[in-house]
Amino acid sequence: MARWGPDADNRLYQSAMQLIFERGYDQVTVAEIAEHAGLKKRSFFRYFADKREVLFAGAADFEHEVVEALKKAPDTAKPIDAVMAALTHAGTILTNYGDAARQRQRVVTSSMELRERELIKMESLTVALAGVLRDRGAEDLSATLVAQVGAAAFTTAFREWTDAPGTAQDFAWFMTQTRDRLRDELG
Amino acid sequence: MARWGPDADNRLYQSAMQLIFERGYDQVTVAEIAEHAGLKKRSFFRYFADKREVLFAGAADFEHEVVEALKKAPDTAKPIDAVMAALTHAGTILTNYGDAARQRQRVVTSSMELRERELIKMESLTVALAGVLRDRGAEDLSATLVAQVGAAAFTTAFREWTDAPGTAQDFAWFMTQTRDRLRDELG
DNA sequence: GTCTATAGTACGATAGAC
DNA sequence: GTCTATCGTACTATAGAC
Repeated sequence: MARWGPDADNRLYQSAMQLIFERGYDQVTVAEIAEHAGLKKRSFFRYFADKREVLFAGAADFEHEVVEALKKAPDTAKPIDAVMAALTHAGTILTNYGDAARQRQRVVTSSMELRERELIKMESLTVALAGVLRDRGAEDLSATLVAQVGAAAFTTAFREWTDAPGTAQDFAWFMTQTRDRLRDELG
Repeated sequence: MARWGPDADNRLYQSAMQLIFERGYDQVTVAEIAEHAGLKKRSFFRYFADKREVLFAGAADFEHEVVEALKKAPDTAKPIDAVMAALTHAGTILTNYGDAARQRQRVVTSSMELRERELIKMESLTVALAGVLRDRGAEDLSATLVAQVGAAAFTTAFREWTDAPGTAQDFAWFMTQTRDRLRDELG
């Protein structure tokens, strides 16, 4: 409809994914990503605060999904179980993208800079989860710890899922495995 | 005496600390840090791979300390206890710097870029710890999880310590508190 | 020690959609 | 006309190359 192609941000994401997958993150310039998407460098920065952010367009949605799921958890649930359930819910949505999610993860893992950004996104999520736990009455130290352990479990389960392409198991199964292992090691 | 002042790397660290504390990380240029330390910009990059690294000069030593401590842990110790003990050991050395350590942490926390770097240093440590645990016979999933939970506990305990200046408690006490809380929440 | 490429910013200009 | 997406240019700083 518009004279300018729609979904400029999505085009930038697709272009970045393709070029970085082919050449590597630091062998691709912002100008190239923009041109590939039919835009100029200047416009790239209208959509993303910096070069890395284009790979984390969905991070805010993911965090929102987890936080809302946690808010809806029954008051009777133990904090760690509520957090694990919320992460399982959002992780299931994420992993339903299948190979697209795995490919993106491979791109992120391939670059130091992108892994740094991923880690701070997870920290942001952790802070948000701890906040919800405090609202539910948890003490500050407990809330922080449970949120961090949950995040660690998610990260580990997600890596297991990523490394098992074509598996018959869904993401929830990986989370359950991880939860059981946590109990073994920390009980 | 050397022709050039000794401890160039330490002078750069001190200069960076002071200038960033006064003005903020992104209001200080590498050239300014170098000049303040009596060097040129070019020399800064001889000592540090990038601008952020100057604040993480001790990270490799810290990781080494933790890893060696874990290697010396008795075979009978549970993985999580061995990891917590190793982190308590190295954390005690770190926190013995007192306010200098707190000040550095305040500087790191003040900048997004520096926090990103800190997170990936912790991840590096986590990977190293998981490796030692595997050498001790732990399964891959367990090793990764225990290392990550240990790192989360350390991070939390260290923040508690940082936020309690002038406390009578040493770092080991904060780690014990954290370990107990972990047991409560995950048992 | 000098030179260059790229990231990212500042401010502005243009032009299509309505 | 207004609104908003796009682009132009010049600039600083990081970082790597030569």
